[in-house]
Amino acid sequence: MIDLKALRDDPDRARASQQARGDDPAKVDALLAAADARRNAVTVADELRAEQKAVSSSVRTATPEERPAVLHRAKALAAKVKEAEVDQAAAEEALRLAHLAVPNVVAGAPPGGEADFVVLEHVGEVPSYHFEVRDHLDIGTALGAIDTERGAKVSGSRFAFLTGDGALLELALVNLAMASAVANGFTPVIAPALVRPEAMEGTGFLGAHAAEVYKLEADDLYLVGTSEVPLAAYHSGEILELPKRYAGFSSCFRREAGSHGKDTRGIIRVHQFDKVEMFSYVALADAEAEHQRLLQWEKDFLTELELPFRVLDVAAGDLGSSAARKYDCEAWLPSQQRWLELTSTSNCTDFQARRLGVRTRTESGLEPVATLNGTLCAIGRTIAVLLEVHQRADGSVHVPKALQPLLGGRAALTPGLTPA
RNA sequence: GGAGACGUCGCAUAGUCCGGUCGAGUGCGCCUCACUGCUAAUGAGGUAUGGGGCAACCCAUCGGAGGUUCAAAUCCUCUCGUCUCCGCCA
Repeated sequence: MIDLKALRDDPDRARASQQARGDDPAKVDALLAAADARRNAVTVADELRAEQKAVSSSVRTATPEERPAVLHRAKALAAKVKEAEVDQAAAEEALRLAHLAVPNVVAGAPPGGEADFVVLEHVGEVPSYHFEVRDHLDIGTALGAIDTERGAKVSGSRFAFLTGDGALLELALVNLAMASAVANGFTPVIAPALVRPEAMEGTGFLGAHAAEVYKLEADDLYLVGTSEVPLAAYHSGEILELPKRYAGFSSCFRREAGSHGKDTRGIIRVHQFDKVEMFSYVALADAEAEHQRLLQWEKDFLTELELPFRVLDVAAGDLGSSAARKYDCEAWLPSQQRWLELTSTSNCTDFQARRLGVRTRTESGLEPVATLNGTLCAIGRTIAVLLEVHQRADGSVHVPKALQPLLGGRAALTPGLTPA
């Protein structure tokens, strides 16, 4: 939810933001109108309530002769109050809907859509191979690390088993990610993957992306697509000391509803994967600096994995509704000769915090905090990229130095070492 | 899954049986002032959140949603959560 006070002061900024996102600027004016309507409805109801209170309390002090007349007046007023409260509730609901329809105000993101990102930098050399490169599924199958056929047999398309070194690689990556998060001051968290509707709604995932989300109808619970959801809801309704940083590990579930035919091979786009996610609660004034820190920690991690990548400043039209700005890190995927998103960090400013009621004490009272999230390691994709980038002509895969201690000191993964 | 207890202003609690004087007492914590050469101790005052108003002040909120009533923290219904006991289980 955007700040209504700020909106009233400078509606043009919000209109321009809508323009940049390719969204309708008229929503901003609808929101302003709804806010005014609500204010009027509340004023009317407040005045009636005050009058009713006065009359009501005079009932008990009235003499027996006055009593019937006073009661009659009180009853009439009670009916009017009820009417006014119905109007107020309607105005509040209308405001809520108008409010939900307006995404966060973008801050510095390039205008335009998905293709209009700006490349901020390249890190590492795009590798070249003197042999025919294989994709991660071929490599993983040969290593006995990835089994998508049985994944499909057991669970359907876009599911996979990680087996042998694949499973060990996942655990190694989780451990490395958690260790580096702890070293950077994060509190490690194992988060629930099932959440109530409020948590889902509060983080903005039931808006445009509702079709992406798995829902358990029988229990009115949702499967999270990222631990951003439980980590953001973790402190909902609370007053916090800042900053707070959490590194959450959880499974992530995505329906991939609109992605038929896209990335169908291997484990680049699956319905279930595990992820270590960073989540920060900081003062609003510190949000941009924190965003840079999150990006830096992501870059450090990819560098530790010896992966070449580029950093994107994502365009306004490609931001989530909660985000004011977003940076993606894309690693090089040799088999497809293209860049693949491995991490993404968003500055949600106070947008999520307003919805979730997360505040902090300042000299001028309680104020919403800023929330930011960033991928530290999306395990499945990272495994896919690692296998491809570090493949060798003999079918073995180089293990980055940072991971070696976590894989029994091995410098390479070799076919045949683990049972198929 | 069965039985019971509970959910009140940062924390702990009173108030709920018998509706109005309860937006709400007390203790702790915190803030201000006084006093003591520092600290501690003591005394006085202040200290929930949101909305509206220049202000005095007004309105809403006692887990949530409904209902009864002129009037609800208080009565009724549903719901969510927590705890205890029993059963079951990784």
